[in-house]
Amino acid sequence: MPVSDSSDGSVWLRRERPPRDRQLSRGQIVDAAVPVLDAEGHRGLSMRRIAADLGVTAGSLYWYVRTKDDVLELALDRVLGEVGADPDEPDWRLGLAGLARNTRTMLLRHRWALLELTVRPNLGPNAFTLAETGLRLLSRAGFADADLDAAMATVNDQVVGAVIAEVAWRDTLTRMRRSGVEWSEHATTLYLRDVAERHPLLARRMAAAKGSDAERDSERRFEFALTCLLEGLAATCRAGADNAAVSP
Amino acid sequence: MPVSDSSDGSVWLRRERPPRDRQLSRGQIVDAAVPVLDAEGHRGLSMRRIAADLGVTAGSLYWYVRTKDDVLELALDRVLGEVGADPDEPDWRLGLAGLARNTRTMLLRHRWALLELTVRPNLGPNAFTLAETGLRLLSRAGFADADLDAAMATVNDQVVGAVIAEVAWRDTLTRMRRSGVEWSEHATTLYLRDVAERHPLLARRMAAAKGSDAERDSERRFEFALTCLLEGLAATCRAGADNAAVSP
DNA sequence: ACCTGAACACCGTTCAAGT
DNA sequence: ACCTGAACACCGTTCAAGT
Repeated sequence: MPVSDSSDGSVWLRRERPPRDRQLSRGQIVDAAVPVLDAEGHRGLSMRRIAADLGVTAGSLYWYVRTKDDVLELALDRVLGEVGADPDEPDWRLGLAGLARNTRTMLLRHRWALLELTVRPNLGPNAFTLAETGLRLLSRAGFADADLDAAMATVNDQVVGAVIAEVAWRDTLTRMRRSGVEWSEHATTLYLRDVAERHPLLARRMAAAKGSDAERDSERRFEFALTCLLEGLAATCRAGADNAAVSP
Repeated sequence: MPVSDSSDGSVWLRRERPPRDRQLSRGQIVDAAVPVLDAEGHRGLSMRRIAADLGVTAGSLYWYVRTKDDVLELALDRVLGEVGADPDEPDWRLGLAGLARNTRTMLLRHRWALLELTVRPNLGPNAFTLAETGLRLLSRAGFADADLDAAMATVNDQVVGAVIAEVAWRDTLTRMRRSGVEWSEHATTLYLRDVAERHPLLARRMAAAKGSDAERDSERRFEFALTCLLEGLAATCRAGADNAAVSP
């Protein structure tokens, strides 16, 4: 997972050329890339494909962008713009929960964005706006300085981690359905029976998962994690406030 | 990120061939793959490279494995075996914290494993053992049924999310150092000044991050998240117990 | 049964040459 | 200044042919 490597740094630090005889723009490149990513994932996106959709040759894209990675970085910020959040929500827990839920639904719409989100720090304008919103809500909760950072990171990491797991699981299910795999096949049954003997708790949970609706389960889990985390954050910042009040 | 697609399912369900004139084994293939992944990441690993290191041709690997993805799946379970954890630790919070910390250090040793971990559900033997350990600790905490699943997922997702962010950040820093980028360059300064104006909280946090040790910060954040989460879990399962005691 | 060697159908990126 | 067209140096995977 390489990222731009030269000394002029991230895409965001290199202004787009002033238009002259241009037929293209970074915006148009992203316009072409996002639908392909949504429909076919990273696998479906090639520089040749983008170029073809725009009616040019692959080489010409490199006039606007230095690597394919730049395209993905731009595409990520584009979809981050779809996440709505209210920085002025008076109840910080409601505000953060909303931010988390909106992020989740955006990521389910643009699954490819998960990888981009996790591969490099995010320096696009929409990423910054979202970060500021989160920080605002958490600072209203009472966090400051290093704890403010840590709290923000904790929420982000939980959302990203949860959606990654959810998407991986959903993809596997659809792949299995498409290729007609059955859990009841011989080798599978033997393997799982073996597993069950050594891992009783796991076996019970797998059995329970079989009958239930995967989509509903993921959503329940996401909400469980969210309330759990907000509860923990509230407790932590109460403790911090108490300590501050007690110590000089 | 495609995974095995045919109807015989995951690698784990296909037994290795009985030896006859074999020069290779899945084990040897993994032996060759892991060091390459550790040293050069996904980018450095090709079927041709593995084959060369084993003194055979690329094509022959396909006798043991159906896709490159199979190799990665096997490699992941190999390194999951390095994570130690005590399922019988009497204090469940200590036990889970230990599991989380050990997972983190393993993932920092084998950064490529993060992507594998997140791309598909994990069906290898070592993955199962770790899952059982986590479930055991959490069931001792008082979780059961769907909440047991949810609690386990929450912890896992937090660890994975946190380490992903940590690795992304570290990689960016080393990349910047290697290519000699300076935050003080002209374009960067302008861009960041612009950001600071619109995002005061973010600007303050970025300024604070500049002077501090990234490695120490990540560890602090990881611990913050961990205590936060365990606190939240404890509260949630107390609440669950209370409800159960009150309602019929 | 296992491995080779060559081929197929792709990649991202570069760069002379055109306009 | 911008774009083309061809090339370079790779990929994963397949498969006849060998042993």
